[in-house]
Amino acid sequence: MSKQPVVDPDLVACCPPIATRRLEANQAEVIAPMFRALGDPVRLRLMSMIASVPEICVCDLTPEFALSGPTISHHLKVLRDAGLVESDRRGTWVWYRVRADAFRQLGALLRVPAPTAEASA
Amino acid sequence: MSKQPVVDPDLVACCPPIATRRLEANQAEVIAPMFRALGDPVRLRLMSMIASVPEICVCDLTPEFALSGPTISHHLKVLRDAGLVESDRRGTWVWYRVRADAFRQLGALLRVPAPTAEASA
DNA sequence: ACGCTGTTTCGAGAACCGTCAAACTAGAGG
DNA sequence: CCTCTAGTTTGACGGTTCTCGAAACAGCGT
Repeated sequence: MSKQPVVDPDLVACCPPIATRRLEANQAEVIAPMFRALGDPVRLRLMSMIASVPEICVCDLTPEFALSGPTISHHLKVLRDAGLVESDRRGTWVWYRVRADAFRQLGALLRVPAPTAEASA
Repeated sequence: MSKQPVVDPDLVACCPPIATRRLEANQAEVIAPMFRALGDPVRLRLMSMIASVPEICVCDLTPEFALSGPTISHHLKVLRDAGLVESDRRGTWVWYRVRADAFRQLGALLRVPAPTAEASA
């Protein structure tokens, strides 16, 4: 719980948008797991549900899916390991919230620097 | 070649940032494959190389990796099927370029609507 | 202390993914 | 027509991921 993310957000923070210049191989190794974490429909919805509110209880996440508790827990762990969310237990329940810095950086990576005026036919 | 993407960009275009409100299940099914396509270090670098220039030849992509030609071709196909890039053959060579609309929409999904003033401890 | 509820961890099976070599297609140039 | 180069497709192998039930763990209430 509340364990440190496997991915170091600082290594991401140093990267300009990927459309600006070629991503280095080692940067790609760090960033790709974050995108992969969002690359599952269940996790993408979980991320959306968590990011839409200041924080949310697992007990409010699980019923939204036709999946077992352990499966939801697994997906939450993937998001945690990717450094996208963090959690802490308060009494009986565990609350999740987004790691705003990491989430914002991930979005920054996809920014389009210039309108790229090549009016593709 | 130049085949239509499996993912319909219009279905993505209608989605606000995922931190704005809960993503619908069917929207997540459409969007997740795009993030998954970026969730591999090789594909993320390929995407970066393609997005950094107006267009680029496969013959300029392959030598940058310690991977076989077929493997690069496979990863390019994943990016194509995700609707993130498109390609066309001109003579001997095949040129790839980013689908700017889809790429921009994907970035928009990760935008943070409000500063989320919960000063994380 | 005991049981009850919520959550995570463990173990296993099925499906999926990344990689390569080999075979195939597309075009250029004799 | 033949051959050469550039890319893609096919088929296969090994590793990873998704899912579940069972079990373990963490607090609360009695």
